Amino acid sequence: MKNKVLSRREREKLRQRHDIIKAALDLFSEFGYHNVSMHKIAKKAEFAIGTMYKFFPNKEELYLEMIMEFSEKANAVFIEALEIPGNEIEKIRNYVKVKGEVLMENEATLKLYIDRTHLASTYITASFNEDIQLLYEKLLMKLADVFEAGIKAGLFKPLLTPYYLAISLNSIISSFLLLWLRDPKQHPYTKNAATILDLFLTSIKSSKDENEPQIKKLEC
Amino acid sequence: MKNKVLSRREREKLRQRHDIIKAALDLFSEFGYHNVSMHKIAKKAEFAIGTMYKFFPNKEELYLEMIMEFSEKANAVFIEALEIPGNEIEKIRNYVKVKGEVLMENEATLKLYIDRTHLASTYITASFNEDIQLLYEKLLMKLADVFEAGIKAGLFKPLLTPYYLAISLNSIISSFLLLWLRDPKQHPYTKNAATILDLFLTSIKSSKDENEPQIKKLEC
Amino acid sequence: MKNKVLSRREREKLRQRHDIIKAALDLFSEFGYHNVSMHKIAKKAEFAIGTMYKFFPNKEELYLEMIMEFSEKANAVFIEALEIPGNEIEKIRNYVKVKGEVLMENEATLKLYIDRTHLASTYITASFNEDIQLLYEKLLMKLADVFEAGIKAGLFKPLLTPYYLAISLNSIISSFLLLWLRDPKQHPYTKNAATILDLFLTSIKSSKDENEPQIKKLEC
Amino acid sequence: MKNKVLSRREREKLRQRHDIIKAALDLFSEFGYHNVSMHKIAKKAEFAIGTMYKFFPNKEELYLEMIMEFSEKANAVFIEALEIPGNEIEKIRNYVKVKGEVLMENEATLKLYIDRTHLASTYITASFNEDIQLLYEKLLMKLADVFEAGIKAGLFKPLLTPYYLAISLNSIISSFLLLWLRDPKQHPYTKNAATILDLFLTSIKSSKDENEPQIKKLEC
DNA sequence: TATGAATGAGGTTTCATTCAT
DNA sequence: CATGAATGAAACCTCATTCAT
Repeated sequence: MKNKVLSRREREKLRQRHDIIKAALDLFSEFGYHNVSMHKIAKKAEFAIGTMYKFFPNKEELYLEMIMEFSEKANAVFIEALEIPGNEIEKIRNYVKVKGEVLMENEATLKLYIDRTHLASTYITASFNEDIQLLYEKLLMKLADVFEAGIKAGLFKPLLTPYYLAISLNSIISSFLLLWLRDPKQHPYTKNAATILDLFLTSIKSSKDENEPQIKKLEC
Repeated sequence: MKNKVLSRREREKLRQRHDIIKAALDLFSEFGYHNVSMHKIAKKAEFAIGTMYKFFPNKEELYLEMIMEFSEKANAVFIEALEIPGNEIEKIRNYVKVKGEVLMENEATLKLYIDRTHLASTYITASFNEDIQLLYEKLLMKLADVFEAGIKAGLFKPLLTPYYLAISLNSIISSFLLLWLRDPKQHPYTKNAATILDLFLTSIKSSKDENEPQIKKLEC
Repeated sequence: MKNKVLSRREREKLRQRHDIIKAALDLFSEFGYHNVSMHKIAKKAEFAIGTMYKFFPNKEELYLEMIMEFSEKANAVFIEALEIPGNEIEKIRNYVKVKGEVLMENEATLKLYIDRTHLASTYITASFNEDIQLLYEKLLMKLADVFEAGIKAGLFKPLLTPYYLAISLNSIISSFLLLWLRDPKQHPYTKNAATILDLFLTSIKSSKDENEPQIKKLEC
Repeated sequence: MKNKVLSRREREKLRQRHDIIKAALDLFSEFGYHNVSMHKIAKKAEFAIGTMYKFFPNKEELYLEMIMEFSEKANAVFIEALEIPGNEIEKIRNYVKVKGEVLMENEATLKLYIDRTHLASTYITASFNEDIQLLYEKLLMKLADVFEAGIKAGLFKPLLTPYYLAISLNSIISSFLLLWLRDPKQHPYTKNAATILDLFLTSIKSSKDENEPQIKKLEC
């Protein structure tokens, strides 16, 4: 019974923790690390400032854990997207689709995600950057594995190391997500991603699939 | 003679201004805008704090002018790289080569360049972001022009709009420059860039060039 | 009970606010607005600098509220002094007496009061000067009302508009308060004020009171 | 001949010195001591900043000398006004008239004059305040002398010490000059001064002049 | 335990003054 | 001599963090 009480408390605590992280995410992604004070986060999360420090030892740690939390969650989803049954082409297609879905769902997350991916964020201690880098690396590895499997299966030509293929794909995805973020109407990610993916896959597809559906001509 | 005196003063002033910008570039790129105080820049540039404000009205303006200065310089060089005589394939090859040369030459510049390119920096007023964005857009347009010319000349297949081709190429270049920055030995840009460029060009090259030199197999 | 707790906090807060204003009053009146730093006020009030800004958003506002607080308080007392039962001569006598009592009680207040009265202080935004001017004007009006009533009652001769009588009386009071401030022994306000008031009243008293007690000859 | 050259130089220097003081007067009276930088004065006077310090050792001294210069000039004029031939009543009348003429001529001077008269200017070292006070005292003495002579001549009743009469007269003049400064149309100094002076003089005039022109009734 | 008042280091910026040219 | 570039002390204010209640 005591266990249950504790469990409820713990759940409550976790919920509060999450509320803080949510508030921090919104504010940090909109204004940047240094333009958001702990007081503002506290206000948005509807906690007293002292309470914030019960959950996180300092601002940097809050930022770190916020990044980590959503990175881990997103990573899990992206990796999952690569594990659907089917061949490697289908996996890659799904990955690109899911990545767009998840990140377009929440612009705040997207901004932070791209920031995190491309830039050694200069706000924060190097050691943290390693952690975050490691997490991203894990995803890259998984993606590289899929490319490698595709190559082994004869689906893709070994034009590039699998790792570089992963890097390239991700960088292109990020660019087009950024374009979408700046002007969603003029640069619809879903449609563009399909086209670019087709191009990307075509360019590395091995010739035995030559009878695959041709790349659609662009309309705009 | 008086002209000469004035000219010397002006040159001296320009040199000092450049010294400040250089110090700012190094520090900002290493620690980020908000982790660098004007005092630190002053110390690094070996000026008194008051002198800083003779050259730049405030910190934001210093940052802005620093970004602008190197962006304009880099942009000019990159655009020039696209204007060498030769066909579009040669132009693109030269662009990728020059971009690497210029940016690898100065890591600080590289970090800031990628930051600037990918991210609407939250430090700075929106109006400034527009200026900087415009500058980048100009480069993209120029690059897109080359792709378009290439398509018209029958060198490239119209798989993607020229603008999207430009975006894609740039995003891949940035990614591989970042890789190089993190571990220059394991990810030599010059070599990788050549490979990736080959892949990129091959994938969009029109079939009449099919007898072009085959893509070299990767060694690692 | 909860009400009581809140009330205590509020009272504490008000006391602190007053302590700050008291420190500011002493320092501003002695050294002038620009020769007193927020740090000095903080030190004198025995608060940390940050605490100052919890109570007042900035230095100007602290100055403004300080002026306003004591102006309102003093004004209320002065107006009250004009509302004692009795005829207009008695009211004026009381006003001069009370004004001296209140202002001599605190030299700091006196300095600032005279400054405020005579001088559009160049430190502070025009809009504030208007507020402070309005407050002073209110007192002048009240004083003028008393003169007017005295004229209607046949006590005073309508030699000057009531408003100008008010101005004149106040300016003389200020002058003699200043004299007292510079050398209290040589220029005792209480005694001088009585004499001057007699002179002032005599000169405007209507003739039907001619049998009033003669003005005492000066002794010094 | 050399004497002549020097003399011209000296005259030139004096003119420049005066130009600086003029610029300082305009700026200080409009914005206040601490809101005017040496650079601004230098710009207005069209001198280099270094040149300013050839004329005045520091900002405070410049302020001091500025006050002194115009105080001495004004004082001389006011004292002169008291030395016209005629009886004491005529002298006082002339004094009030001239004071208005001189000070209304230049609002900047007026502001500074009243500031200086009423307030121990808190900007500046005490020793300076003494100097300036002494100068003012000299004028007061002269004015008191006139009152004393008037009393001795049987023109005025010895209701107040001559010194206090001087103080009172000056304070009233200042008040009405201030009123004029705030709203010249509603409070025309020349007209008001005449009325008030009449009142003032009547109240202290000895009875043997009872057949003097009656005080004009106020119109407004 | 949660609170939020209090803290003070440290940031940006101004400006009186100096001194090499 | 006049100049004005350079100086740096010191001002105002913010905000991460602590701790008594």
